[in-house]
Amino acid sequence: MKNDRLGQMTPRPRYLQLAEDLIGEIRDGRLSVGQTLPGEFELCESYGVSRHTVREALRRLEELGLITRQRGVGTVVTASDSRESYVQKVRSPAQLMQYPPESRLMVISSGEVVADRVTARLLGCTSRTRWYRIRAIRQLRPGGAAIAWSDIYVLPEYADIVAAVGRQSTPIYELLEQRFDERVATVQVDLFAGLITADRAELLGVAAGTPSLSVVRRYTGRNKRVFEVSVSEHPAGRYTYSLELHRGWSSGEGWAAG
Amino acid sequence: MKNDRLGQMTPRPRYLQLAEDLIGEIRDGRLSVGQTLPGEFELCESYGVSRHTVREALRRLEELGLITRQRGVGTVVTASDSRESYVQKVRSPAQLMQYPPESRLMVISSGEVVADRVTARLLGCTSRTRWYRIRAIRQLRPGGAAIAWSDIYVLPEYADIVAAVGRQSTPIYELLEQRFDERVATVQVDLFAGLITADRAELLGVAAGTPSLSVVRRYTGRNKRVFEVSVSEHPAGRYTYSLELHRGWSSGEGWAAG
DNA sequence: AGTGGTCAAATGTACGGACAAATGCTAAGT
DNA sequence: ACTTAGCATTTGTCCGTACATTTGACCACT
Repeated sequence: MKNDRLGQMTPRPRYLQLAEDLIGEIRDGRLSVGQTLPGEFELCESYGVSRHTVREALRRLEELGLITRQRGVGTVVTASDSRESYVQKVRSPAQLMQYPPESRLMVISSGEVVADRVTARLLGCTSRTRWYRIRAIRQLRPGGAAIAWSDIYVLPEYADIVAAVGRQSTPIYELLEQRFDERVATVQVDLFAGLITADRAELLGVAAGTPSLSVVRRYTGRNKRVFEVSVSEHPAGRYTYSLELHRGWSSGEGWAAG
Repeated sequence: MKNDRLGQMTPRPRYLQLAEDLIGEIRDGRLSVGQTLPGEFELCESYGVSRHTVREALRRLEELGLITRQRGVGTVVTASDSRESYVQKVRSPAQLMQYPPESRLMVISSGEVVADRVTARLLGCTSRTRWYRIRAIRQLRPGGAAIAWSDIYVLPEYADIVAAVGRQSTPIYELLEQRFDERVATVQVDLFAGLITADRAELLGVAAGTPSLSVVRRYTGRNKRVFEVSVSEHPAGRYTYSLELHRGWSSGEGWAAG
């Protein structure tokens, strides 16, 4: 199984291809949980890449929580990722603010709206506030199952940002930071139970009334003005938000993510 | 090897020393938010290390959310640490519990169980593992509406803990730490969508099939052994899990969860 | 004045090599 | 039988080099 499909044709970095290959093997069960992976040098040989590339790929799998590595022992599979559901792991402070990386947004519609009472309550703003709303679905692969319906509200003066959405996997708040000189000061993340309404069910490919995980992220700028709020609905079974906290042992007290 | 600034004596890896150096400079304000860091090659020169080491250090800062890097542009400071204030504010996972202090657990039943395949998957253990399970509901006031159904799994040898549950509002993991000399090393919190099954609906006072927020907390001890897992179901509308993160500027710096 | 091309600078990817440190096993020694 | 020393294996750290890709700025040309 030498896998020559790490060809040159794609512009995709080799370490990413290798990582996806390995993830696929774990998902398919060719590499099962508890099993020890081939050593790094062995992987170099069988995939025809340098050790640097192998280690970069393994680092990725480690960040995803799929493997653990131990010096002198080896690399062991610790979790299997199921194909249709996505687990967002938060293991470092930087990941707390983000949407799932390497997933793509597909814009469905966009336009200016005025917040009614229900929406205002959801967004944490006053009624009749004007927002520019971008409706979109988020999927892991183009054409794959959607893992979320997202309504992204940004200030009306930032409406132009919609042109850049979906083209890259860059988070919206980062685009706003770059293009409009915003600076994220605080992020508030709320998670609660909800359900998929009929108008969204079809695009998500689930039955209306399916339970969902609602995630609201509010991004506040330096002047304490909320400049972006995203409301995401994740159908049951397709998404898990996973937070991992470690007790700092060197500093004694305290907890930290990552 | 020149290596003047980063001493050679310490067994600490150089990239970590460099990372801590840079974190210190950011915290002290010698590198302020918005400022562009010296290029990688420049850092190589001034610290007398290879580019690989520099990049390894920068990667660490990136994971902490302190910097963002962009090809063709450079590395920009996006936050002034950090860990100090973060660990200061999240002194215990009590904040992660997020239950009002006055809420109480009411034990419904308890006994030893053997994990079947579904349960094992949920708890993150192997099949046929033995657990002592405490079923309970959590309510804000005695006789008030329940905000959660909780299945709390502890190691069989800790079964006695059930006597103390519900008498105080102390979290279970804290009771275990006190009575059985456990020490929580890491906590993993998973959140996903679920629904209330018929057998639980009545006690919770909602209709069967009501959407719910499922929260699984896994407490791992020093020896990497999971000694408690709690599975909670929160009916829609009664509970919101909220995280707030601050990105330090001049006041209220650091990251905080709360 | 605008447009487009070129170039330098910066990070990203990828190759190579070498040694260090941790682990588990085996064999020698008591 | 037990302990200890040594060895092979595996991941971690670190160095060097080269080229790719992206970006922004400068400059020549229309």
